[in-house]
This record gives sequence, structure tokens and C-alpha cells, in this order.
Amino acid sequence: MSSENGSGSGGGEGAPPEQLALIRDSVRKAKVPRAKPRTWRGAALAPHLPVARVLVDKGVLHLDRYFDYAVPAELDADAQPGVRVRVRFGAGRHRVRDGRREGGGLIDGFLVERLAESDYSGPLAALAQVVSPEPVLGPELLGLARSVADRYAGSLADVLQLAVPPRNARAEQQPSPAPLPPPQPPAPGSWARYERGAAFLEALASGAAPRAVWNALPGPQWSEEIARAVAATLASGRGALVVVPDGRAVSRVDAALTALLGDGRHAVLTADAGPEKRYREWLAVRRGSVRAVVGTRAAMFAPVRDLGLVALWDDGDDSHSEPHAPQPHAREVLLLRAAQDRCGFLLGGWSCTVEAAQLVESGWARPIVATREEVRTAAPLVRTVGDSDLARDEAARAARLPTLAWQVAREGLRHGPVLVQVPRRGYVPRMACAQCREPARCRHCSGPLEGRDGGALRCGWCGREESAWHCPDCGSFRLRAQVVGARRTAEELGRAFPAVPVRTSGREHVLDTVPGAPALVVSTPGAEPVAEGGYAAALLLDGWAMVGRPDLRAGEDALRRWIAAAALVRPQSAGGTVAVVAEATARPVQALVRWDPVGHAVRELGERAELGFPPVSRMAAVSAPPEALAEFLRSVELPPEAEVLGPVPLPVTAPGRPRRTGAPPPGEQWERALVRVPPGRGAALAAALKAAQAARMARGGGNGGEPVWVRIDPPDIG
DNA sequence: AGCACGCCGACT
DNA sequence: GTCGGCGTGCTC
Repeated sequence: MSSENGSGSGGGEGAPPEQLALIRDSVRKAKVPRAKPRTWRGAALAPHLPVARVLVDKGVLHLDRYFDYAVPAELDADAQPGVRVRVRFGAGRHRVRDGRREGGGLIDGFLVERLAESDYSGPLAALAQVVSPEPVLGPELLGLARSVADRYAGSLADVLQLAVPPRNARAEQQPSPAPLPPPQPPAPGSWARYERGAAFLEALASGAAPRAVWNALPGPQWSEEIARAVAATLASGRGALVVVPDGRAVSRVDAALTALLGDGRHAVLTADAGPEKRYREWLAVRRGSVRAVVGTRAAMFAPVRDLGLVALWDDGDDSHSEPHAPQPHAREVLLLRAAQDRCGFLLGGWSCTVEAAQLVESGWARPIVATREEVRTAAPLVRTVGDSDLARDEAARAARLPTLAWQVAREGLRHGPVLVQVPRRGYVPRMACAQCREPARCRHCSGPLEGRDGGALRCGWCGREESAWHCPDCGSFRLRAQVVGARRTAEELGRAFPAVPVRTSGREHVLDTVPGAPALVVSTPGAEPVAEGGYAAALLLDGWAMVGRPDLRAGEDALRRWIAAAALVRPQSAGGTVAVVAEATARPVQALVRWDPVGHAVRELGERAELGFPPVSRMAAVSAPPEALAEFLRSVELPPEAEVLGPVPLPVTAPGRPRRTGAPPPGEQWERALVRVPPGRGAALAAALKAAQAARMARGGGNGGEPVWVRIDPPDIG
């Protein structure tokens, strides 16, 4: 992987020219290059290492460096590297009152290092306070945060905000329990189903650092398999970290770890535990009393001691992408950790992302796959069905069920629960042309037209009514519901199968498990409950809507969601059947039928390489009002290989809609440019964008000027 | 972001 | 003279 240089304060070598000029200037001004710490009224200093290097906790990019403070004698003992401190920070001449320097406000920071002398020429202000003697920021975590900040053109302080939970005094006062001794290495268990599975566990248990991309067989064993990998790592005397997409997956791995290792050897880090509990668990990890961690994306930074394994489940799930600046992805953070800590790496899922395929292709990781024989034994039978041939049965017709789907459901319901996956939630359907399926758009603002029960068409953005719609593409006058929400699908299916209970699982109401009795379980992707004994069948409806999204990842995403549902169905040998309503010739549909997500990802990867798309090349998105964007692009000193695509106008945010970071404020016309660099130049691209952004902010572009959003690895490239 | 410094015009 | 407009630059 690309190794980024993480030189601590305000980098020297490799800095762009204008930064070097700044550095030269400040050196010229510095008359005393290495000053003994002087404070304003010579308060008593710590006798040894009287200088504290502090990371000031402000996310602003041009402050992304360390500041030196004097350590007063009375704080000497507590002011150790890694502790939280408070310092005065502010511009201008400070007033001196009672022999203490004041001015600026008190702000939080982390003490990074104690030094004998400072390379700052002016007089040092003193540390105002050591918040607590608990060292929370060790050198490994600091190094990781530095790498992540560099990788994502963000500031160290922003990353630390994600990595170190807020302090909680009560949690800090409680001592953490004594660590348990390492367990015995586990038996391979169901890892034996994979060609290199047992060898992977043995390598971990022996203290080695194997790296693998693991295509998991369908079914519920994955959590136990992850637990065994953790146990093997613990047996070697090292720690392990597991990151999964959501709370339900955390509970599964948690249960598997408890079953294998008992209590007390692992911690659970999730966002929905309260702040005190969360900090207590985090501290137990940081203090070394717990050696293994499972959690959701925030756990990717968990300060596990002597890390032997990082594991990530289902990296295609977009909840692995952190929404807060600088929006790092758990997979990339764990890759940086594996490189930095030289630890084992396990990237697993039922499906396979293009990024995972690339790790194998580049030789960085080795594949762990089952034989075709094992796949055939574990996977359900998949049948495709076009949606033109609607069932003759009246009720099934109303529910938009093609004949084959209806038959699969009816047959499945004789043996157990049947899962019905519908692409999107919500009751109000979006409308599309019945003939060519072009989405129906408002002729005034291009917003989506929505149908109300029996009422007129209405624009979802501007609210105007549309009474005489016809398709601008093919001229048809007929509309159909583009996607029907889970609730309405449930109602329609309830009428089609009157004797069968219907349950729904979606965003607001996620079911964890359902019993093995016959029932229809309607679910949106990602919310599928696990059925006891597996589903007898699954229907994957409205497949065309999943495949047809105008997104680079549409195919991969559709396949991942279908496989996630189909993996909960009984194997073919036990009668498990999946009917997918989609064009049978589409590539992801064929990959589902053959149950070959890895082959699909490899082919996608080849295409991305040809087209120069990520992850083969690296991209960044810059979005801003047109003039600000043009100005930014003029000022940024991109690496010579960089290629700027666009700018193109961004869709206007609809009034009253939630605005995502980097999206224009409602009603404003912004533009977006994509910047692309070839493999290996990602670090240079990030550094250039960061420098330009920092220069902008220092010039006051932050307050008076227009905002400019920079995002590395933008998730939504048309 | 704040906040102080300083350079320049207007006013008691 | 000196008050205060805001443009500019720095924060250990």
C-alpha cells in the first residue's frame, strides 16, 4: 500500500513551493533558533523536559501542526505524553495579569511529547491545565491519525475527534479489570470449508501477520469464523480488532466471541452505548485489560494493544464510510493500520467489492475462497424472471408478481418463511415512464414526480402539480410506480397470500430474527432478519431499479444486496430457492445465478482500470460555488499527472431536504470538479489539495469567502 | 475563528 | 492630536 510520510509538525521536505517560502520566512525571522523556554513572568518550570509539544484541538487546516508550551513545575508529574491538556490559544499580544499570560481562550489539546527545548523562538505560554493524567493518545494512535489525516487531506485534530472519545470522569476513575491470560488456539471449525482457511488461523496463532480477502460462504457461520480468527490472534499473545457495519452484526460477533472465549476477553464498542459506558470500554482497551474489540466504524481507531489482526466484515456496506470530516472509510483506515502495525488483515464478506479484488490482484492480500463444490452445497438455487410476464392470479398481479416469483413464494411458504426484498422504503412511489422507464421529472425544476393515492402527480421538490405528463424520451403517456415501498408491497402481498402472516423490516423497524414458521418477511436491503433454520425462499423484487442506478457502483451494489438476502436462504439441497426479478442478461444478475461475486468484482476492476476509474486511479471531488471553485483550481499545485474532470453543475438541493456534507445549500447552484491521479500518486494529490485548502483558510477564505469542499474517494461518481 | 495591530481619514 | 474605520496576519 502507499506509505504516506507522517512527519509531525508543519512538514519540510516534499512541501509545495509556497509553503517552503513561508517556512524560509519564519526561519529568517527567528533570531534564536533553539530557545530555552522563557515564560512571561518566569514562573517555575519543570526541572526536566520543560517543553510540552501540544496538538491544539482545532480542526482548521492551517493550524494542523504542533505548538510548544512551557511545563510549570506543579504540572510536571501529570503532564506526560498522551494526556489531555488545556492551553491558552489566541492571537495578538497578550495581557499579563498576576504574572500570568492571558488572552485567547482556553482550548483543549493533547500533549504529544516532552522536550528539553523548543524550536520556537518566542516566549512560550505555560500549559494552563492537565485535564487528567490518563494518557489517551499513544504513539500508535497518533501515527495512525496522522496517516488518516494525510490520506484524506484532513486535519489531525479532525481525525482525533473521531478516534478519541470524549472524556468521562466517572469512567476514568474506575480501575479496569486485570487482563486474562491468552486462550488456547481454537480449532479451525468451519474454516475447514475454505482452501486456505485453517492455514490462515494457524498463521495468526503462531504470531505471523497473514493478509487475506475472504469470500464467505452463505449462511450464518461467518460470525463464528471471525471469532475463531480473533481467538487465534489472542492465542499468540496479541490483540485483535473487528469492525462490522451495524449493531446487529456486532451482537452476532459478540455472541460468537462469548461462546468461544467466555466473558472478559473482548470489548464491544458501538455508538449507541451511552458516553460513560463507551468511554469505560474504550479505556479498558487502551489500558490493555481487554485485548480484543468488536464494534461499528468508530471502533476502527480502537487503541488495541500490540495489534495482531484487523478484520472488516462487508466492506461494501456504506455505513463503513464515516460521515464526519475527513470522511475516512473503515477499510482504508484498517489498511493503514495493517501497514503501520504490521499486523494480520482479514477483509470478509459474502460478496466482494472492487477494492477487495484489487487487494488480491495487487498481491497485497491472498484470497480465501471455498471450492465450487462447497459453494454449490451452501448456496440456494437462483432463478431469474423478467417482470413482463405477470402472474395470472388476480391478487398476485396486483402485487406486481411475475408468475415464477409467485410460484416460488407459494412453494416456499409450504416449508418456512419467505423473504421479500424491495429496494427502497417509503410509501409514496416515485414515477417513471411505463415504456422506457426514464424517471418522470418535473418540467419546471426537474424534481422527481410523485404519485399520491388516486390523486394528481406532484413534484417532490417544488410541489407543482403535473396534469398532462408525457415522456420526453419516448413520448409515452403511461406512468408506473418506479419503486414501491416495503409497506405497500407488504399490503399487496398480504392480499395475494391471505392465509400467511406478513411482517416488515425496514429502517425504522428492523427485525433481528424471525421464527422458522411460514411467513412473508418484507424487508429493505440491509434490514433483512435472520430466519431460524434459514428462509425457504426469497424474492428479490424491482431488480431493474437496483441495477439501473446512475452510479459507478450500481452493479456491485445490487449484487451485494441480493447476495446478502440470498445468503439467508437455505441451501439448494434443502430446497432453498431465490427468484430475482431482473433482466437475466445483466452482469450482476448472472453473477448472482452463478454465485460468483469474486469473478464479478474482478471484471469490474478490469473495466475500472481501463477507464481510469477508482480504485485503480485515485479521485478527489472539489465542490463549491463556480467562482470559488475556479479560484481553488487555479491556486492548487496539483501533481503533474493529475487530470481535472469538469467542473460540472451539481444538482440543486431541494428545499427542505436533508443536506449532505459537500452538497450546496438549498437553491444554490454549485459546481463539482473531479481530480484524478494514477495509482501511487494518491498521497501527492491529497497533500496538494490540503495545502491549497490551508492557504485559502489562512487568507480568510473560511469566514468571508465561499466554502470549498474537498473529498477524497467521493462515493458517488456518476 | 477570533483578535490585536496599524494605516488612514474625520472630528473635538 | 486622537478616535475608530476595517484590512491583514498570527495564534507556542
